[in-house]
Amino acid sequence: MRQAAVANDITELVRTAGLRPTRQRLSLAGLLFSGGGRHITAEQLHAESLGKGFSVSLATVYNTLHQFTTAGLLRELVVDSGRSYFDTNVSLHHHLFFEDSGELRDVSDNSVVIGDLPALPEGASVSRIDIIIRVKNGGSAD
Amino acid sequence: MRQAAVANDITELVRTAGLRPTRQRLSLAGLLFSGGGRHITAEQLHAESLGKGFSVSLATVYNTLHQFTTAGLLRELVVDSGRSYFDTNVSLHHHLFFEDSGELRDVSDNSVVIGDLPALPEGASVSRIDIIIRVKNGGSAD
DNA sequence: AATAAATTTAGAACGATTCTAATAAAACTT
DNA sequence: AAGTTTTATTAGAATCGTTCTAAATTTATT
Repeated sequence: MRQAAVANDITELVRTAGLRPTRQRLSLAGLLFSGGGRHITAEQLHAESLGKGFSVSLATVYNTLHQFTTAGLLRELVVDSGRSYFDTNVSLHHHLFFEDSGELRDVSDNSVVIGDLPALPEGASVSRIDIIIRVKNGGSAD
Repeated sequence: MRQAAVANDITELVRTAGLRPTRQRLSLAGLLFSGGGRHITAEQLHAESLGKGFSVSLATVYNTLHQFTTAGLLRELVVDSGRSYFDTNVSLHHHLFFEDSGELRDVSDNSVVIGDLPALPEGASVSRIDIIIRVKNGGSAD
């Protein structure tokens, strides 16, 4: 029973995040975490869910994305003002952003070296370093 | 005649950008470019302008910021989804973003080294690399 | 099963931004 | 400098992504 095993994994994932495994959260988690890495917006996920016959309200999609983010299952990306992307890859890495298509692609952390940081105010600490390489012309091509 | 000289510089700046030196554009450009580097939102600039007695509509502030950006006089920063900042420093550099206060501070480009980039699709080229160092706790302190 | 606690929902509300179409100002012509 | 054309400004409506609200539903606990 392959499917059941996957379903159980997803249920565990949601539970471990401290959230009740509701039908909505399970189907959203399934869409998010059953493939490879994904970069997706709330609207996109909502449309995808409805398209596959899992009815969910947009409000729940937003709630769920934020809960998963708080639980460390997702990372929120700011690449585009007025639109939030969520990344299913929460390990240390950066992004290539195709301005024409809006596509995002992961870039390994090894590709980048941060040298001396400016002195931070007392008590301040770096919470994250975001690097976005913006590319023009050419999108999904390879 | 110091003031007149500055006013002429601003007029020239606006003209060079290919824009008519209207009262609104001149006062906004004065606010933006007469001090040191600034990181400002449309709403902030609008409030500042009204506060100094230069009446402008919010629509014009948005139009002007975009025109200046297109002309290369400003650089748009995406640090916060749902809010655009504009940077009067268009030279190559990066940013420190204080999550608590929303303050932005410049970071010299020397502090950072980008190693090997992933291969880009044919015809694609890097238009910009944005690096944002997000800091928590501590803001305007020094 | 009954009760309590958490979740989902539709739709209203929101804040930032863009659009619209009407008015005003700037640049050109004469 | 008056008239004409082009460009800019404006108030307010419209739009977009997102959050809020309060009621209805589901899940967990007793």
